[in-house]
Amino acid sequence: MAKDGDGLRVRLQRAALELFREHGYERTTAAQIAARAGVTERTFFRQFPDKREVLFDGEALLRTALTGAIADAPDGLGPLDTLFEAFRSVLPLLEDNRPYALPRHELISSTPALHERELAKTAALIDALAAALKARGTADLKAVLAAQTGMVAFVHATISWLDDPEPGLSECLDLTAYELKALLTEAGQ
Amino acid sequence: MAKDGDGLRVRLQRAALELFREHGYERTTAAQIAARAGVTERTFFRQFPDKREVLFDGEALLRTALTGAIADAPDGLGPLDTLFEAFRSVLPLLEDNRPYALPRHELISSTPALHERELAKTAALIDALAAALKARGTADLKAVLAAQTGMVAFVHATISWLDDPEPGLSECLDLTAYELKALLTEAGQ
DNA sequence: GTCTATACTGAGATAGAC
DNA sequence: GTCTATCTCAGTATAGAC
Repeated sequence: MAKDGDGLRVRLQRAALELFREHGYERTTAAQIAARAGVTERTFFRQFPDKREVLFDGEALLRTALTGAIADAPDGLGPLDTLFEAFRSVLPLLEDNRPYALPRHELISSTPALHERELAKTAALIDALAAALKARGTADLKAVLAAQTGMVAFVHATISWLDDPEPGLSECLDLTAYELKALLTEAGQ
Repeated sequence: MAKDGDGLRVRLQRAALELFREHGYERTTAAQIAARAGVTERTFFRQFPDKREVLFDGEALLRTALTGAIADAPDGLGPLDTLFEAFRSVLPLLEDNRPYALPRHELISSTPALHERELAKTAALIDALAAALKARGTADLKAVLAAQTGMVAFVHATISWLDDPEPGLSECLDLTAYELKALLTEAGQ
């Protein structure tokens, strides 16, 4: 009955974001999302394993871009420098996406169930970054700590920029990186 | 029909951990947990808002201990030093708890739904630590980054020690803190 | 404590692409 | 014909309302 299967996932994502913002996440049923996209509830659950997942399709793209950038980074860079190179390479992508990312972020921040899922996605991304660093020869412990620490900075910078885009995303990342470094050098162990 | 309401939460926690390990989290129903603890399903959901929460009662205790230790830390310490003081103050508590924490950790690690909830609890704890640092006069950005970075080290050290307790928890924390510092100084941005 | 809504799952029928 | 995607229908479990 429905259109094709290709744009279906995107239609479901947009319908979901609209409805969640109109009526709230919990007051929106999967059947309502499916109906707005022109399919049945069962089809929704074949596209997405659960209701939360409909808002987190973009993570795979970001992961691919970041791990690719890490693999392609020049030799001789330390793990944190490698990471920040990768982060910078995806900034244009994020900047273009702001009109969608901002309402999405507001919704997620104010919905515990979605916030929880976002933390899980970030953790999975950290694992992928650590693996990409290890593939470059970084030692295990160092790779994991670098991925976690770098991601802290990247996420914080992105949120700052979503709240107030005026400084620019690149500058937000610089500032956060600077503060992070100052934290561990000034007040050292 | 069951005993009183005081030991009830603990009985439900133990019953849940047992059943989850016997049959898996998803194949265990709330009714089964309640039955093993001698109460009805309805009583289970009055004690815990959802099925996952039954395994995360300890977080409140840890948060209280850590925020208290931060508030009581001597003046003049930097934010990261303050945090590590607080972490060290709760190590004996964790060490005593290892017989319960180890099977619990194994279960959570292998169960996505529980892993997700644990990440949310950790994030909430980080927020509390950052607030406690701010109450001591630490600037907002610095407090947040310190809480996140310190927690990375604390969690990583704890997991290392659960995997292999031989070095001792305190030494795991030292090692992780050292590696973290080395990461930002040697290869610094 | 009872009742209900809703998230999710499984199996079989159908329809279209190739 | 196979293969894949959807629909339909029936069912369980969580969680909230009453």
